[in-house]
Amino acid sequence: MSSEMTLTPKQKSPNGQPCCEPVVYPDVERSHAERMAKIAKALGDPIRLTLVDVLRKHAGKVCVCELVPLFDVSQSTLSHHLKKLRDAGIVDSERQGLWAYYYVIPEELEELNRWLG
Amino acid sequence: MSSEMTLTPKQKSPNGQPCCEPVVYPDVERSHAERMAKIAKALGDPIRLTLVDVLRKHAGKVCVCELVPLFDVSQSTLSHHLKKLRDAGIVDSERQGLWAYYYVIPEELEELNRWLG
DNA sequence: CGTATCAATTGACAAACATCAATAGAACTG
DNA sequence: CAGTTCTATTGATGTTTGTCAATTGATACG
Repeated sequence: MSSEMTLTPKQKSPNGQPCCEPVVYPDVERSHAERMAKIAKALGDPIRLTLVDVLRKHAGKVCVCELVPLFDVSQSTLSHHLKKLRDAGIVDSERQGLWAYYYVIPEELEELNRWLG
Repeated sequence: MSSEMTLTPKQKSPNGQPCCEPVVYPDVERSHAERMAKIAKALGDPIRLTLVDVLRKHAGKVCVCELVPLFDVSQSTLSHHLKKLRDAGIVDSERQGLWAYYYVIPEELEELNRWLG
């Protein structure tokens, strides 16, 4: 799994054998990659990415009723996006009477952040 | 677009008027969010994320023929994933004779990286 | 030229996704 | 209790996605 392998630039070889041995291997564990891909996928929609942005800027929790009017989609669509973010573990919510408050779980973004950095 | 607004925790109010004014606004520009979401979406698959990982660890360029055997998918599927990464602007490729060499464009990950950080 | 090799494209298909309208559920108000 | 308000779920629909097998295109070898 070393990432310091010399890359042999192909020159030629087609003589019956297939082209080449893989001389380069992934550096991330499979499960690690899957977790990060899941996070990235959840962020892979402009609405969801903006939602996370809004929530992150508020250390506290934000009421859904404040989030809905920020976007040009129906309330049910926004609820669906919030659910996706919850399923990915990026955010969580808390009910208070009639209202639902959402907040980011910053640690969940850490892994992807470190990898990207 | 300020991100320093006090969040008034709802207490009550249902008396005919809707719940609340949005007191919180996105901090990212719309186009900014769209660009980043596009990158995130491209990274939102374990195979593609691992591909980017492999390519990043090599400052140089990596031959497709070395990438294919790293994954349990067909050559055409891998080619399809590489195309997605190219379409997102994360990687580019260069043809040399029979072979195609892929490499990461690190600047393209910068924006998302900064936002995440 | 004929054949072998690597990569990209095409076509097909099931699964997942984004969206909305409508409905259901929960909790408060009067 | 009856009505209202906010949120989540359901059902429906059209789009996108991930995958493979098969084909095409380009290039090299003999």
